[in-house]
Amino acid sequence: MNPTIKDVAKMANVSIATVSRVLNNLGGYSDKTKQRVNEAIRELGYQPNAIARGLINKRTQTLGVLFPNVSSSFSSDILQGVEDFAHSRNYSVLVCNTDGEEKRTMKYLQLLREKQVDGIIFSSSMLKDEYYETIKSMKIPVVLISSQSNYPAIPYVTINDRLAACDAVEYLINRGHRKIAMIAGTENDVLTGAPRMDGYLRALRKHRIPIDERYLVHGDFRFESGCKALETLLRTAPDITAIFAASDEMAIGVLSAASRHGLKVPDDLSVIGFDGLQLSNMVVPPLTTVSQPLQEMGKIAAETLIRSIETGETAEGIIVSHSIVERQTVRTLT
Amino acid sequence: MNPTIKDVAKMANVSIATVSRVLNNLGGYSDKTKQRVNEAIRELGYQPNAIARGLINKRTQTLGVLFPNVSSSFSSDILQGVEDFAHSRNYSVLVCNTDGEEKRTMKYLQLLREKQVDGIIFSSSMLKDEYYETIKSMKIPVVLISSQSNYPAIPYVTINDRLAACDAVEYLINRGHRKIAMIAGTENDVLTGAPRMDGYLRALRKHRIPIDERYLVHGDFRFESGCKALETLLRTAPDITAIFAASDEMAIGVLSAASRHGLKVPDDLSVIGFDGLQLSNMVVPPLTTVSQPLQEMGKIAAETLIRSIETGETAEGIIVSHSIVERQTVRTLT
DNA sequence: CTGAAAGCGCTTACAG
DNA sequence: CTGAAAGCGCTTACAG
Repeated sequence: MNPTIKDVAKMANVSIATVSRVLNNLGGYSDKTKQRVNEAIRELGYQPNAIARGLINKRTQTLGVLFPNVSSSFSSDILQGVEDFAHSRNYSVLVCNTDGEEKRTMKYLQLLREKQVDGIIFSSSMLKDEYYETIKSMKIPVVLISSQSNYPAIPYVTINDRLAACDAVEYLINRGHRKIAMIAGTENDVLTGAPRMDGYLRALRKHRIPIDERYLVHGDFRFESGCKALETLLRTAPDITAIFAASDEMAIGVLSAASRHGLKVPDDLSVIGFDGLQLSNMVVPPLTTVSQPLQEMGKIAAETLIRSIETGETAEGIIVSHSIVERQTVRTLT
Repeated sequence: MNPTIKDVAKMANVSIATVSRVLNNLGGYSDKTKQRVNEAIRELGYQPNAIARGLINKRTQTLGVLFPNVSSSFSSDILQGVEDFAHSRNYSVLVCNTDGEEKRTMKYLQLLREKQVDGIIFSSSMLKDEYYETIKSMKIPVVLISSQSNYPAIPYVTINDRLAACDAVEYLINRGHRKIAMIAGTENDVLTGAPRMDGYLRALRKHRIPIDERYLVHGDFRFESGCKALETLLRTAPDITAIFAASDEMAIGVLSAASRHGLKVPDDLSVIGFDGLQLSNMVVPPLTTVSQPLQEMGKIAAETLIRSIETGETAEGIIVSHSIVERQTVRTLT
């Protein structure tokens, strides 16, 4: 077996209480004692058992993070930010892949409770009532990322999706586009689907551009659906000059389908994406997009959560700023 | 406080031992007792405390997974596979982002020890002696992914990089290419850098194609380095007809740089990548590549690790098969 | 079939 | 400055 505090105590000829004190820098021992203890620790290669500690402290220094899809570029950027900050503050992170399914999410929530995590980060999904109740009963803080809830007391980290979408469309308008299509997200997604669509409509209205419903199609945020959406638009609204896609993946799908149809971007068609994934800079031509600082958002969420854990204060929601990254998929119409 | 086994015992009017028995389905109680206990559990909303359990069972049902970079597409595909399988077997996963740094890796290893994880998955980095010693002293199993070690007893899950690279180059040769450049990985990376380079050289030799050292340049597996590598090749070896890149990201960098130079792929230049990231199917034109089943590899690693944890058997290394995914970046020379 | 008790590896009043 | 003891929430012989 690995050595325990008992072995250290024996070797250093002190009580386990004293060993615990020097381990935790609590003071209340002579320098000589401290040295003897530290020596024993070194000699035995002793490492404290965080499980035993957790049991008594009721703190596990562990965060649970829930994603609908860990392997998406979107989630993993956030995860990176979370993990990095958590680690710097001596917390570990337990990842959970919910597949966006209610049943799986609930199972994970139970699990996180059993494992006594100190806090939860919940990303990119609607916080359903059932989830909320469960988390509430766990009596630990939670922070939402790129999401929101009906419960005002729940802190979140997100961009202003509506404003960001509006900015994207205005960017197009300012470059002379009037026939602007949108590939929106999933039809009844209130999280990011609806606000981004809203932003689109709002920008058009603001500039008194009539809304043509042929110009609005829906995808599911993924690549394939972007390809399909372009096919649809080409059939029903071939006069468009620009497309605003509600995700980079869909925008890249447009690029891909456009190339198959012999359409040149941006000469024949301008495209602006949404998210600012690393991906968006790797495609040809590099994608102009509305970027959200995902890694930073992960960091902020972790920071907020840890503060809340350690102080007991309930945190506020935070809106971080988006930015338009100008690359080469939007042409100015003259 | 959340209810404990004590509260359940009190409410059901039995001892905590009995509650523990029904909780763990150990038998040795009457049906009536079982019902009373279960009712109390339901009524109190009792959930066992995994930390207390872990302390006594010396099992935490937790796996530690170390990646040099969690947010890379490569790592997150693996993570997905690991997480999914682990979850199906009731294990959680703790993610660690080492940045490929020795210091950080060691710190994580300590952490995983303190947190008493049951096993470790170590991905995409060389298992240094120091790491090996630490893990060995933890007395828990470890499985390597896309990596290897000098220690024969350490199981791994990987493709045969040399063979895969050889296949990629032969694919090019079979399509009439003779002037084939390679963008290799980091110069002294023995893990995947060297074997892939080896495969390249071997394929050329096998087909009696003279080796031209201008044709071999190095990148660091990332996108940017692929762009730069093409620049270099264009200067020093403009006569090449095809490029084998040791990673999809670098291959995509080639696509990007090629487009900037007005070079058409595959008309002016053929490109084959390596990894089979989802990314490779999203670019224009879709990238032909040697695919490794990353998610599957994650799954197998988790499976192997858990078997080893639960049976105590030491596992064997596993070579999974790669495959060439034909898309549109390689042209047949006539 | 059931319970009292010891113990997992720690921390923390309490007493000296 | 230091130690004995209780206790965190469980599991598991042992005894009946």
